Amino acid sequence: MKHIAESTVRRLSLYLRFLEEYEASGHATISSGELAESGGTTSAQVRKDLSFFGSFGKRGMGYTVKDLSIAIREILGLQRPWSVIIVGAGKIGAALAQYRGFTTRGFRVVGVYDRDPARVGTKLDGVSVRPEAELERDIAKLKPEIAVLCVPAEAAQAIADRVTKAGVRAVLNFAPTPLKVTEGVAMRAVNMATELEILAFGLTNGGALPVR
Amino acid sequence: MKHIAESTVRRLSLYLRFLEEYEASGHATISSGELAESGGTTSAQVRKDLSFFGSFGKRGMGYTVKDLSIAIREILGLQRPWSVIIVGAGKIGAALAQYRGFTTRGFRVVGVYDRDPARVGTKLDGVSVRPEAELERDIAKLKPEIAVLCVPAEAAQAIADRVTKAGVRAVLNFAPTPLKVTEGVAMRAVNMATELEILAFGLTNGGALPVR
DNA sequence: CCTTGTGAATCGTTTCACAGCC
DNA sequence: GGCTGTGAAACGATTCACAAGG
Repeated sequence: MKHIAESTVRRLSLYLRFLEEYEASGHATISSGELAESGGTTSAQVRKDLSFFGSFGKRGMGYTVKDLSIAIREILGLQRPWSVIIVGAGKIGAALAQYRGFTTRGFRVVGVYDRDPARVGTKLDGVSVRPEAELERDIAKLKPEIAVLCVPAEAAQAIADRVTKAGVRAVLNFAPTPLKVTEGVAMRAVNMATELEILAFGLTNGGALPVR
Repeated sequence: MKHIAESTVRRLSLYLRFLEEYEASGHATISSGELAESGGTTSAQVRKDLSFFGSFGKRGMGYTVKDLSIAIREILGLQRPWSVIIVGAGKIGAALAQYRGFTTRGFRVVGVYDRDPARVGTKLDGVSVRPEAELERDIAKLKPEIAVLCVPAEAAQAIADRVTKAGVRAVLNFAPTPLKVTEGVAMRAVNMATELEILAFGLTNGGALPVR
């Protein structure tokens, strides 16, 4: 398969969200232009993004909202549910464990882990926090595909090593430190402080950073 | 001023974090190669990133860790503190209000707002939650530069409109919906579900997405 | 000799523009 | 007539490669 840009995948995710709303509000078809406006991009961009995966529209008509939703869900791999574990049940880990936006999209939180005995045993939205020592055993049993790391920076690399060694093939890192993972493991990082720093740069150097 | 790519700014933020650690561990100088390794990039990339803003190194020697830290802090606009308000004191808003990573970087949370009376008055790390109705009045008084939105998707655009109209010039959006802001307002979005979906795509289409 | 700083080359993404089809 | 799908052109970011300087 061809290489797909991350920016393309990110936009597909946005398109899908808009299509779901659009379908709920009773529309049956949509044009690339309407879809573009929803995601702050251009109609050509929308068509190009989709063209990597096939042709889903009808010339002169646009796209069938329902069919396109299904197609994008398939492209993103969302026809099936994904199992997620969260490591680190501090403020952010706990917030994510209870975040509705995950579950509604087919991501099931099947385990939450912490090394602090005071947190072990507490319940977060139906899932109880388990000791970090059980990680390997649980991964072997539950086979989660994705691990979300919400541990302190110092602990993050060690946890990433442990979960990937135990078979997890995708990591979402909220710890404010870059992680190295072995070839073949998908990795993404969300760094809240960096996001604020990019905004600070934008405010300081008015206009140097193209505003989205 | 020249246009600076967002990716450059993001890397500068990473370099700075590493430089701070590196300085703390007693090193006085660093080469572009060492800095590159820390951030998962190349020495040429590091030098190019810095070259947009000046020349900070000595040929044959590398960079003075302390001087480069100061230079990057200045580039990012971190010599001065920034005031931040958080709108929405649900799970994620509350977690961010108490997140140490913000305060240690010079971002001061000066206000937290919620429309739910049950949450108003509760204390989050020393800042008490105030009613959303007070937003405009407080912004006029406290002059926060940045607003972090942790409200539900349906409410996000209205809050963005209110805070920008009241004078906030940068918005960090955690609500899972794209926002339109007026020209001249810096905007960034963090969408947790999208991040998981990018990972799901990576897992589904093994290798199509270049793994970072 | 080592490492920076930077023009030039390469690579990748977005935009353009239009042929093809409903 | 209107809108998609897509090569080609334009643009932007990264990598290369080397001259310059400690």
